[in-house]
Amino acid sequence: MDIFSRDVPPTHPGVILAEALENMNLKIMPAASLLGTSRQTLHKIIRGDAPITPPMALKIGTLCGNGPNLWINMQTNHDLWHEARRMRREIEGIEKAVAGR
Amino acid sequence: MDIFSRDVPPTHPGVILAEALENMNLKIMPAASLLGTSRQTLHKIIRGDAPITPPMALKIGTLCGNGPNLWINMQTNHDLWHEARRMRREIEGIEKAVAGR
DNA sequence: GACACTGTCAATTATTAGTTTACAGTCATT
DNA sequence: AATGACTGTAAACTAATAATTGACAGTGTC
Repeated sequence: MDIFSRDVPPTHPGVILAEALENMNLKIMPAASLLGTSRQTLHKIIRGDAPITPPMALKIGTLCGNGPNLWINMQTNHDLWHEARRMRREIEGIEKAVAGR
Repeated sequence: MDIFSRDVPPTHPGVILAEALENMNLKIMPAASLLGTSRQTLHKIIRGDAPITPPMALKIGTLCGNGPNLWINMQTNHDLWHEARRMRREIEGIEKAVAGR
């Protein structure tokens, strides 16, 4: 059962990030300045209103000490799940076209 | 040894995609129309001059029958490697700031 | 009451994914 | 040798969006 057949979207990375910062006793503002970004941008990420981009994944992965892949993967799973919904019909179209190639 | 300490960039997804299409006996033009994109965009992806975005990963993953993750992961590894280069000093700065805290 | 931080919004800028149009080239078949 | 299908590449454009900055109303605490 892959993530795309789930009804429920994968937890977005912001929730996990909030946890991680909590565990490091880091508030948003000092965390943002460590990351070299604005507190607003960091806040949006935590809210799930901004994506974790490659540069952000590298910074957050360094700050939290677990590397960028964890963060970028959470983001892409999130993106793919939502995109798969939006593109459902289009994807079905490709499936059919491939079947009868 | 993670991919970021390598001197050599990870193979870009376009090369693999070209192989995959070859194995399916699909030329660029018919492949593009199956994917619902322009032949130029597909060509850029194969050349490595355009990224595999989430929508593209879903389409290509459906066409090739192996799902989107393979393709999106190749893309993010590629992106992260190059981004890590560009951000080397910035990342080192975060490392130091985290160490002394 | 001052101070540090939070939540949120609006305006702006810079970047970029993808389309379309265009042109020169390859390769096969008739 | 001409036609037709596909390739490689480039420029111009549009639409979307990542990230910044400035602003303002909060909360909590020393």
